[in-house]
Order: sequence, then C-alpha cells, then structure tokens
Amino acid sequence: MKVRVRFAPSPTGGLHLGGVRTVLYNYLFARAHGGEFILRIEDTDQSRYVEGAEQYIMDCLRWCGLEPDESAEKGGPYAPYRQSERKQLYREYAEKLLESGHAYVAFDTTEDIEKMRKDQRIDEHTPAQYDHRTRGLMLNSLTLPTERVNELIASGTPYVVRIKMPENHTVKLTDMIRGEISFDSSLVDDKVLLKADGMPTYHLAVVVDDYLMKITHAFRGEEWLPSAPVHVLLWEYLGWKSHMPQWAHLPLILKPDGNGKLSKRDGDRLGFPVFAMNWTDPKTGETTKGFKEMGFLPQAFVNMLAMLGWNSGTEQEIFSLEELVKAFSIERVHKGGAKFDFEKAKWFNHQYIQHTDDAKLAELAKPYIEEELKSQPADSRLTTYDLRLVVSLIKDRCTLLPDFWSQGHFFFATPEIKEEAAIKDKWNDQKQQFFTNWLTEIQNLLDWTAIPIETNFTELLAKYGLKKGDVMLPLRVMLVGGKYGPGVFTIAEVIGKEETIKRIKRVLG
RNA sequence: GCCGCGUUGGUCAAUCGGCUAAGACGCCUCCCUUUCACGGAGGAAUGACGGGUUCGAUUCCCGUACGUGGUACCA
Repeated sequence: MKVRVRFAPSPTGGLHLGGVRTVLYNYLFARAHGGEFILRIEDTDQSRYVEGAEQYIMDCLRWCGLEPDESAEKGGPYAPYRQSERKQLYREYAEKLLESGHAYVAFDTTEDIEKMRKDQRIDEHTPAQYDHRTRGLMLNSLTLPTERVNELIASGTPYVVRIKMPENHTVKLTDMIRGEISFDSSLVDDKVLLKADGMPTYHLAVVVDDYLMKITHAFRGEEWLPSAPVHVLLWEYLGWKSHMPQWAHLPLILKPDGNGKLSKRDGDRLGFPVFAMNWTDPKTGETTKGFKEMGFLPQAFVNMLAMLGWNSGTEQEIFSLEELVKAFSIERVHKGGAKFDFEKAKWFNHQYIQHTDDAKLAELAKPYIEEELKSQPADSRLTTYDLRLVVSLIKDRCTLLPDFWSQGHFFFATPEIKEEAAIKDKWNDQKQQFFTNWLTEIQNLLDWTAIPIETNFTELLAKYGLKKGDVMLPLRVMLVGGKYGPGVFTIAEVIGKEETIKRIKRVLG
C-alpha cells in the first residue's frame, strides 16, 4: 500500500515552528517511503476564518522547500483539499453513525449546556462534561421520543450530532512513538461531530478525510492524544478499522523559560521568531516576525527543526534535506517535549552561512545591504564591489543575514567613529606626525594590495620609533569605526587608496 | 479535580542491563590573531525521589513528586 501522509492545518494565523516541524516529519516520512504528502486545509470553523492565512501557509512551505504533492493549490485525485468545500460529504457519515446508534442528535443550546455544567459540576474546579452521566438529562434523541425529534428537526430547530461514547470500554491504540496507549471510554465526553451550521468538527472531518484520502500514517501534535480514542472509535463505527492510519503523536515544543507550549507571545517577549515567515494579522495590521525575515536560511531552519525532538543516534547534526530523508525514522522521535533554544538555532544558521558558497551568500545578503544603504549618503557603494569578496571576508562573523551589514557596513559607506577613545586616548604628536607622513607615503604606493600597504606602514613606523601595537587599533577605528572586522590592510585594499586617505584625514583634522 | 503523556547537565541529547554516563549549544580558561570573529586545546555541569526485579540498574516494574497536554458546536 502506498504511503500517504498529510499536514492538516487550520488557517487561522501564522505558521508556528511546531507546525513546520510536523510538516517536516510528514515530508521526510513520505519521501523515505516513496509516498505522497498532502496538504489539507481544515477550515471547518467559520468564525475563525482569517483572510490570507491559507496562502501564507503555502508560502511558508515553499520557502522551507517542503511542498506537498497534493493540495488545494496543486489539486490532486482526492480534491477538494479544503474541508469547507467538502462540507456536504460529512453529513452522510454522521447519518450513518446515527443509524447505527453510535451517534445521536442534540438540541441543547449553549446556555442549556452551561447550566448543566454548573449544576452537575464534579468539584469546585471542574464542570461536568456532556457524557454518559449527563446526556440523559439533556435535550436529545436519547431522551426525546422519535416523533418529537423529527418534529424539532422539521421545524428547523438547530441541532448537533454527538458521538455516543460507550461506557467502561478500553480504547487502545498503538502510537509509533509511544507504543501502546489506552483510555477509558467512560471518561471521554460525547464530542460534537456535526455542528449546528452543518460543518463537521475536527473529530469527524479528520476521520472521514483520512479515510477518503487514503491516509496511511497520521502525524500530529501531542495535544491531540486525549481525543484520539474518539477518532479510533469513529474508525471502528464507520466500519473502516482496517484502514485506520498508524498514529504518531509528536512531542510539543516548549518555551525556553518557565513552562508550557511555545507561543507567539513568548517570541515577542524573548526576542526571537516563532513563525516561519512574517505574519501580518489582517484585522489588527500587526506584524509578527518570522525566521525568514530575521535572516535564517531555510535549510538551516529546517535542519534545526529536525533536530528538535529527533536525532539520528550518531553525532551528525548537520543534515541536508536529502540526508534527512535517508536518516529519519519516526521511532527515533523523542517522547518528551523540547524547550526551544534560540542560541542553538542561531548556531545552525551560522553553520549554514559558513558552508554556503560566496556567490550564493552575496545574493542572499544583498537585499539586507541594499535596505541599509537607503539611509546612507548617496555616494555609498554597492555596485562598485564584487559582493562575493566582501562576503568571503566577513562571513565567519555572521550568524544571521542582517549581520552582513553590521559586520561589513564600512565597505559600503564611510563609518561613524564609535570608538573614539581608542584613537584619542594616548594620542600624541608623534602619532599625528606618523599618520600625516604615511598619507603622503601611500600617495606614491603603486601596488595597492594588503601586503605592500602593510610593509610600507611597518617600515615608516620604525622611523618614528613607534610600535605596531601603538597604531594598529587607531588605524582600524579610523577605517572601520569600531574594534572589529577583517585585517585592516585588507580593508584598506578593498575600499581603495582614495577612501583610505579620506578616512584617515577625517580623523587627523 | 479527572484523564493521557512525559522526566539524563542551563538547553538539545546518546545509552536499548555492565557507566570511568557520548556528542552539540551556551558558559569559563588558555592558544592563535597587535581588532572582532573563525579555528585549536582544556574545564565546570546530568540520571527527580522511594521501593522492588537482578550478580549488576540511567536502562525493566510499581508508587510518589514534578512538568505538560486535554477536559469547547477551536483546531
């Protein structure tokens, strides 16, 4: 049987890194088994519909290089891939369940249910659920005579279809990561399957669609584990038990400090992205930063995510997507949740920057440099340089793409002197004279490359009885503006004689 | 509260009964570098707790604690 897996997000906002990891594991599993990876949009909650979210999800997958084989956009043999467009389909199965007695119709209003929860409260903290203990107290096809039920339906009274969870039944399932798990059916509530607006809930839709789309393996977040018995029972009641996919419930990604699931707010609070790409809420206009825009390479992002909850059992940490396809196995996914570590994420990106060739890097860094150049004087230069050269000089100082500006700005624009003390402290006439004289010396220097420049510099130094250590840092600050960067004479070579002289003169006055 | 799942250094983690418990990130020290990085060499730092099973438990079992998820006409 052909392996078919799916990622089934609800298009309600930014794509969380946990979601991308779920996509990744699905993708790797499908590729490794010569199977298909499907993107199914779970938009059954009309009240949570968010404009643009679906397109955004696909953009994120494209950026990550994890594109589905079948989707609403691409189409495929099991279309439509948007649950809202499959609405009519689900009712048939709900009715099947009604007929077999595994589901019932309920007319209770939200207020009725709230009242029941309050009255039947189990203890002071926990309201009762709609289950085998309380359904007999409610307005449904179990308590009402059939004629009355038909009458209510005929008169247009809103109703939902609920699953009738059996009592004292142990529901078992085998999870590829966790092994055998069992639940007591008496403790699970009678979940709504079909809402009053005719849309299915996740519980019905996921089972029906996984069956119809011939999904063989279902990977999802651990937060779904508690409702898994409902899904298992549904597979059974619909008569599809032998087609049920193999489950794998993925561990959660936790916030770095404190406890709990990593949320968008944690990113804002701690200064790192949580979404794959920038997400702008169409209602508030508020933009949340993404890994892409913060300067991550998609390959680094994906590699980092792969290692968050999985490892190959070897010491290898850097994997290309192809290598991941070969090495990945769902059984080696960790059971426990992992706290997200942004420092480690940055390390991955640094590794990828070092291993990316200069031409490609130059291309990636260019937009960031161009953006910064907009606020620089017009004579600033980008086009006069081979960006590849600059990039090769500073890449090992760069962790994120914007670092190419902060580490290399002095190649493009005359820098502001930020470490004036490094020049002014211990400054004296001797140094003043030395630099003044050197300026005339280099006017005549024919070979403007790092080594001759340095030789010339060192030789003149001796005549003034100065030590190299006395003037190297001042020279650097004159050219760079701060105490960092590649070799000073290399910088002088790259920015050119004229610019070098200009920057030194500026300080000598 | 109840139910599920989990628990090896600060973080990610290896180990599938023999441990002097890998490796990586981060941190610290030193070397390299007349800057900052990169690189190199070192270092500190780990089995939640209590019972079993066993010649031997990090590893298997049971409790407890802690964490986390769920407990919606949200997914």
